[in-house]
Amino acid sequence: METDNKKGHFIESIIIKDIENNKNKGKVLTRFPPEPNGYLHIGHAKSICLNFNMANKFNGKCNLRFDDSNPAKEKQVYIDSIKSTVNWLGFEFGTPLFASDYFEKLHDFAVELIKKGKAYVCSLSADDIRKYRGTLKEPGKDSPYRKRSVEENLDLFTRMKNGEFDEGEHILRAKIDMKSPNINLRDPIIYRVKKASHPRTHDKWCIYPMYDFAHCLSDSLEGITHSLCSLEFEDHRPLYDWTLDEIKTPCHPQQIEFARMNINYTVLSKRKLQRLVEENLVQGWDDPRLPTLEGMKRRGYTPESIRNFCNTIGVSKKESRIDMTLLENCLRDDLNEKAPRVMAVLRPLKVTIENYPADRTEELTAKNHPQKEDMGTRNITFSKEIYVEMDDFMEDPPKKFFRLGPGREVRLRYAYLVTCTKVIKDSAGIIKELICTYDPDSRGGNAPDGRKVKGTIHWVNANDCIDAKVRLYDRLFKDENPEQGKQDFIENLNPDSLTELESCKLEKGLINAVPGNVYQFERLGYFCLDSKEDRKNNSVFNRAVSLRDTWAKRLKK
RNA sequence: UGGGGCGUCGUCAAGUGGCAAGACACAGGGUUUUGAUCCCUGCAUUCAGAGGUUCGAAUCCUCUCGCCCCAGCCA
Repeated sequence: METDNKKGHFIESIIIKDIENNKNKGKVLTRFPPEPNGYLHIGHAKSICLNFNMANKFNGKCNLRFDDSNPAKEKQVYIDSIKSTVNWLGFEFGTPLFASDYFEKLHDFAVELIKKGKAYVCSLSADDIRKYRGTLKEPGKDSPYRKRSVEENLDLFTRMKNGEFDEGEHILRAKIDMKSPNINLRDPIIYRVKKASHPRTHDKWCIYPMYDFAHCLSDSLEGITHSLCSLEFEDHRPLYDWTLDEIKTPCHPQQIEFARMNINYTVLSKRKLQRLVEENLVQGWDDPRLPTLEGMKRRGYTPESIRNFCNTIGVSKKESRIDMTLLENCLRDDLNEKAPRVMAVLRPLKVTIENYPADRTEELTAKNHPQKEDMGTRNITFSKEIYVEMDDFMEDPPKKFFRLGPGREVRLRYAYLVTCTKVIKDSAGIIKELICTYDPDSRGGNAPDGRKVKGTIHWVNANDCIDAKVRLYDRLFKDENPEQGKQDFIENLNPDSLTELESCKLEKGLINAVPGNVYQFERLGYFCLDSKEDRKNNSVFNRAVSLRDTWAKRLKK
């Protein structure tokens, strides 16, 4: 079940108070404002859930607004991907909105500011602008162009718009305070010339607004009540407020900042994810090892599990590093409820049942879920030759090993009790096959004499199982915090993050698997058919997450 | 003595002057034809530290310490 953070977090408290005070006439309108310059990752999911949840909880709405004010970096493919990912996560946003839809209005607002004497065209070079800005500890100096007349500014800005100048020749700046201790207030640039084609407005414009100018005004134009963003924009809030105070706007949304999340053993910055992709350290943006939402989807993560994760971690202003295990656990919780159980052998070891008739194949009934009757049953076949998991046999097992060993008896799930009588090895001493006997009276898994058999192992019928490739994923980085220290985070990559197994044996019903369906391979974990691989030759299954394994944990100690 | 933030269990996180929720992790135990699931039980005399106010402080005040962000014509 989806947990609802009952207690509420500080943003929710603010919203509740605002509603009580009838601020914004008690309305709530939020927005998720991605820049279409990359793919969404789990960090974005936190923001998406926050914004949509707040809107939904208080009968409001959440807009999906693309913050597309920098044509140099933005692409239509990202717009498409982001839209479908937000939908996949389970949120309705109606018609997507774009900051670029407001370019005309934004331009007019800039003119308004110029006329008011609160913005000017500056013709300093990029280099000089940096020099005049001062440093963190020293105040900046006024630009020599700061005192240009309104008329001259208007003329220059128009000519910037008309394409008369090259990039960098002139820019439009807000006239605030070059001596402000807050660098964002030292006459921030609000418009620049950029002769790039925009994915949506194409070549209509050659000047584009900067984030600080476009964002607050877009919020206001949409009637946003609560503008939620991450902590690094805290310093920008005075500028957000200044702009909305100086310009005649429909409303003045409240910017509230919250902390981004970090997850251990992975990275969550667009730049770093991009490097992994570009340097071919992973296989694309939807590599199942990546924390991108497309990667997670391909791996087998469900939208519910991700939403649940976001609701579980909470919202605060403290920087956090969340355990990967929490994410995995949210997935297990969800999949445990809905994944049908099935049997598959990843590292096959052939077993011949010596006292079972060679010409016989029988059908047995298996439950699709041990606790949920309504998920039904299925028939599985059993015959003289089967495969079991290599890991489920030990030649010299310790006492507590409840699996196969010479002379030991185990239960084949839903089938029979079998006892290992012989181990066949090749000349190199590698175990090739097991010979077992079965108890014909134990059909279904229990002996009439009531003897207790502790171990139950999974198996697959050799003569009708299907072959498949299975990919096991482990954490992408060796270190809990890959970005820590001086060394490049790439050095921290886990060389064993991907294990590919060939010739795995699956029960034959899996031939009907559809990409996106997640199954529990009993005793192993949750797996889904890969959505990208060609099914013709060989199926490829991805392991979304393993089952909790207290036995493996015990072995480590 | 540039500015802005943040410090509550291993990890998240409630708590807003009345005697430290919850989740994950961890440790025990029970059920179990998945060493899964499920179910019990335990797990911060203490809230970065030190002073102070108060009958009473994680919550208020003072100082100290630690961590994060800001000098893109990126968002």
